[in-house]
Amino acid sequence: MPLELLRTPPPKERSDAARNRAAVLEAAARLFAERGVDAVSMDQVAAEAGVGKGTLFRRFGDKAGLAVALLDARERVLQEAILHGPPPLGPEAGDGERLVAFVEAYLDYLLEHLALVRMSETASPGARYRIGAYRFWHRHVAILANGAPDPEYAAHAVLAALSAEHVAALLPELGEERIRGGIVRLARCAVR
Amino acid sequence: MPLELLRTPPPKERSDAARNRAAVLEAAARLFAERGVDAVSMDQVAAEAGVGKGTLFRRFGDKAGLAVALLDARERVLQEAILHGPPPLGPEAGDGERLVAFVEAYLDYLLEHLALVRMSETASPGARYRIGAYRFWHRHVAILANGAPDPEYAAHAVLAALSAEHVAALLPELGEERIRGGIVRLARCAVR
DNA sequence: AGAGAAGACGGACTATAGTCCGGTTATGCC
DNA sequence: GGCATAACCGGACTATAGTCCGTCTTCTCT
Repeated sequence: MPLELLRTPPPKERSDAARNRAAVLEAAARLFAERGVDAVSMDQVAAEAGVGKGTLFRRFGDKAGLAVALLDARERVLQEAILHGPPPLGPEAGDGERLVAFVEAYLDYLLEHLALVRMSETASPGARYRIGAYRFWHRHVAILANGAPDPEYAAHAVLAALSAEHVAALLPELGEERIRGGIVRLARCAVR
Repeated sequence: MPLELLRTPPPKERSDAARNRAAVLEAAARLFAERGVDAVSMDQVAAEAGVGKGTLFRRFGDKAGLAVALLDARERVLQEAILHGPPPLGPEAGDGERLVAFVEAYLDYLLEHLALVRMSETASPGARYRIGAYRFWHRHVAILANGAPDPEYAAHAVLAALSAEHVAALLPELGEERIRGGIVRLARCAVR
């Protein structure tokens, strides 16, 4: 292996880049909280953060990427609880119990950040299925669904009922509790 | 009842409006078929149809509305088969059999017009749940799901697995047959 | 500290969805 | 047939996402 590859393990972020990223995230969080996710343009975020539009887009790709970055910390908490936390979310619980716990925990997360998750999922076509977090949730559910004839399909189906678009549309019609009951029932039956 | 209301039963479409509508639908169908739905702008449709942009948007509302209008005829065929056709789609079949038939028929329709349906469902947030066709499918499935604890939720869940976005994302990963098998299984279990 | 290179910066630019309103045309009534 | 009215027409206009490239900052190595 050439020496050059060993000398630069992480390409290390420049300090101006780090400063700007923090400024953008802070400005975006503030504006989204104040005016609502949909009422804030990328121009406004850039202006509020005191950076140019090019910087904003180079760093986050698009509006969905900005949402993903804002959700990142909260998502990691849930992922950590799944990987190493106590039952019923963590690995010591039984599959069925663990699946129900995941579905409920994810629904809590989703309802808490509905507008932001929705933006991260719908900003570009197919965005939801490409982001890393979806792959994580999908793998987790598919493993728990080992009793189903096609665990991978079953996992996609459960996650379809947990899409932000779907939940946002059902919320005014059915209310939180019917949604919660329905998705838990769905998960239980999709999995065997 | 006042006489005026009897004299003008339908507010009748003006002949120039009818001509323009036909021109737009024909132009849109041609352009979408030639270049793909996503690669055609509304400006191009208007130019190809020989009408102004204002006319296009006043008539169809937005890009999703144009897609809905193009799908309208095909959708009616399926709705007709459900309301008055022979079993297993029509009303003489048993609920379970009828539900499976619907799911399969809808999947056929969806796969045949995937890009167009996707545009009609995703052009604006929540569009899918507002269009009349969704309400029709939902009511139909909810009635067939009378064995479920919450038939309305179950119907939404089945339709979530039939959204264009979902199916389009799963198609390259799982292929048509696994999707078909999965959704049929899901429908069977969501309903009892 | 200084120089050179890698990479970030930012605002002008493009493309597109959707709105608006003054002008035009069809329609129904006399 | 002529007129008043309602409806339609179309293109200029706005707002926004996302791209591009010349300039400038930061980092590293000596």
